Amino acid sequence: MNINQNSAEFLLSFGIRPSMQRIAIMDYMMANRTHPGVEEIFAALSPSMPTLSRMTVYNTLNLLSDAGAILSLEIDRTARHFDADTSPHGHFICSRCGHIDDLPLPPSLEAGEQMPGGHLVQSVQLAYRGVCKNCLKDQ
Amino acid sequence: MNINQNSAEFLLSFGIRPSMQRIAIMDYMMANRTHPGVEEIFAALSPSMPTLSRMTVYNTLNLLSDAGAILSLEIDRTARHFDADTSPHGHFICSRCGHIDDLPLPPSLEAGEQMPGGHLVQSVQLAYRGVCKNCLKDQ
DNA sequence: GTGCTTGCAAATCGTTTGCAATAGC
DNA sequence: GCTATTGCAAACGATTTGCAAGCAC
Repeated sequence: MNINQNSAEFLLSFGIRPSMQRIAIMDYMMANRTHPGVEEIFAALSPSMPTLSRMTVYNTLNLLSDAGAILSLEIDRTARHFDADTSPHGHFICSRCGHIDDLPLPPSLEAGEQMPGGHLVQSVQLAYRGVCKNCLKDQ
Repeated sequence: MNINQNSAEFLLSFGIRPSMQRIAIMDYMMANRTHPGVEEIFAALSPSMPTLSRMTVYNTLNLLSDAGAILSLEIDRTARHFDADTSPHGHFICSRCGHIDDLPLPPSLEAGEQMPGGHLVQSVQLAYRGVCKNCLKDQ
């Protein structure tokens, strides 16, 4: 299975021109469900794409999230994270190690969800904060 | 009713020394349920407290939220907001004007809430994003 | 006077902006 | 060759840090 091909087609389906950089970033998002930030993606791709700049990573992630191809998570105060899984689900973030886990949405949210009085709701994010089990184990 | 007295007692109940600055900031939080940020509080209090510095506002809000006396809302990517209402509730934020509204939590969240697998959950935040009815009206 | 609190100046860090070099049809 | 994309350098803005001066018990 050709991942590159999949990413290219996926980008096209959102009306986004599949450049090499965009394909590489989308590939990374699809292969690594770690809710990466700009720095993680840049660090991962930079060795094999020496000319890649952080700017392009920023540009591309903004482009992808504006188009709805990925989700921009407003869960970490210090940096943005992104999620290739655009289906409705919640997140847990560990305040010690920063690890982010996916969580199912409670039934009532997943269902209709009440429209907050008269506002146009475009997205819903459910964020749990705390200490992950790994950090708990390490004392 | 003496608001200052209430704020002072409230701070003491969290083990926080009620200095003039801290009381003024806690007062503002209690009187203005606008989910203010640092800048709003500083701008509101500065005229009557010319020596107040942004630093003290930052320090105090961090102190208050660490102690659990107020909530730190991670809902606006550009700036932190704070909430004197520490009871469980959700928020709607308008992407145009930045206005933040309180919302009830869906029953399933308000109730027991499923513990995300083995993690220690310390807080839950539900954030709706979109366009508020005022901005919708203004076209 | 000892310790907490305040607040100034400077640093930090993620992100955005302006613009020039570049690539792709 | 024209347009979209890339990426560098600089700007920006919220927040934090180091530290000195001030206040309170």
